[in-house]
Amino acid sequence: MKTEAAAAKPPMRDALVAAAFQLFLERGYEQTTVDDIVALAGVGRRSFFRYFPSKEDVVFPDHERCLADMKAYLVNSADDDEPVRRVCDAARLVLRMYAENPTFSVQRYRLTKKVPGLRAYELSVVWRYERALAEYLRARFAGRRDGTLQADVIAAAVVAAHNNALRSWLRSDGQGDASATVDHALGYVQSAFGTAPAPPRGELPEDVVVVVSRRDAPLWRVVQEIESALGRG
Amino acid sequence: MKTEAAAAKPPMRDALVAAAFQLFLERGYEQTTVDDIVALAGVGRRSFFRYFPSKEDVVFPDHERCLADMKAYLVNSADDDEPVRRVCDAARLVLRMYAENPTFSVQRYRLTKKVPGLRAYELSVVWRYERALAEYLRARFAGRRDGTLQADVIAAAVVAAHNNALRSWLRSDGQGDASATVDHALGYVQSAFGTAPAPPRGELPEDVVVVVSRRDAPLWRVVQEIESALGRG
DNA sequence: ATGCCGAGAGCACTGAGTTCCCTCGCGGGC
DNA sequence: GCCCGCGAGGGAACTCAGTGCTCTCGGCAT
Repeated sequence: MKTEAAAAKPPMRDALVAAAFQLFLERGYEQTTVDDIVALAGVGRRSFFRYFPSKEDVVFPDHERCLADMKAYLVNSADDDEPVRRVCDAARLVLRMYAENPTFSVQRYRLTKKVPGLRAYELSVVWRYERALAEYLRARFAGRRDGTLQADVIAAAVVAAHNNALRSWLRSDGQGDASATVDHALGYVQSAFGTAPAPPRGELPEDVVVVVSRRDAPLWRVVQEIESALGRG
Repeated sequence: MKTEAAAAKPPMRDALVAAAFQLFLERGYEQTTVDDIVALAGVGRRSFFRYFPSKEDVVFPDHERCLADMKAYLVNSADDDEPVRRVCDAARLVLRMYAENPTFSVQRYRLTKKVPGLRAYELSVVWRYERALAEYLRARFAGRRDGTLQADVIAAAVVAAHNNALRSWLRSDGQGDASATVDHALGYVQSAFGTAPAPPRGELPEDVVVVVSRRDAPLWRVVQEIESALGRG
């Protein structure tokens, strides 16, 4: 018995994360060695790498599970629901994970903003989410011309919109409504790429719509006008 | 004098890249140590890190210059040219760099596809391009509602389209027309977000256009129809 | 010549990640 | 009860990337 080492029943993984963040916050990421972390947690060095394949992983302890959740969510999609909406909803799963622990998420955000190595690592994490979304869309767009192109572009746009909203929420220290922010951002992407829920406004003639626009207007403005004309905005 | 060491006049940076790729191709990236590379190049270990901050950097020897070119290109933009078109053109700079050395680019592509560490590093390289594009768009969209959101999403879409086309070209071993592929991919993004060149087709009535569309069609299809109706596609 | 300077060589050190082996506790078969 | 296996953890030793430091050499100006 190491006096106090194996105290926590849940597992020592959590103890390692806690010890790591305590040191990262008071001393900085690069100034903290893995030996420091395991010393504080009272475990052996080898055990750290049992739970985290690298030092960076301890900063993103729950993304592996979240990615698995997202993949499961996409696999369980019905064949008749709108693909773009579906990937937007999948992205909301990630936001939900961040929103579950606001203080932890904000601390991590400050860390990743400062440390270039963590930014790079975060990119590879985000990339895996993006690939999961893109793979789903590629399958759904299998028949289309330029299906993989559209899948990749839409997945990237969804991730970018999600991250834009997420970071703006994180910058505000977790104040404000994260869901609303992300809904708004994803709405922009859906307006550009998706077919929207199309609430049937009965007074429009079915299957036909007429749009009038200045010819030199920027195309995104034209799109906005069309959206409102279609009752999709 | 080390018999044959300091042979190359241009500089030894190129010799290091050549030695590195020779070993990477015949032995694999992870199986090659920095000591192996400098031994083959006949230079001292410390000199390697003079030219390349990390082992990964030797795989992307020209991206630093290319990123600088892109930033310069964006800074030299006129205030009255269309932002989305401008970032698409900036992305083409990257393609041009790849197309200058097709065999090198294909070798590197095979390498990055196999080695997870290199994929991760490539992400951080791509991220810097994306940030450059996004910063430019943020400045151009400064007044707009959701300007930064649109900037981030469009930058991500441009990068995704560019990479989709680039990778398809690389997968074909550098056969085929890289420019045409990338033009097509970027055209899709411009159709979703940009205003197109608008070649004045005189026979349309000025300032007014009429569009007919199925109400449940995906929005991007509506956009395509509008573009062709406007003579912009 | 002398003194400066920049490029490179060599060396020692830190710290991440891995390999291999040891210990301990626990349950299950005999 | 005893032994055996087994899985979780501890810990030494190793490889290798990356950094800091010093020394040297070759040019160049004063």
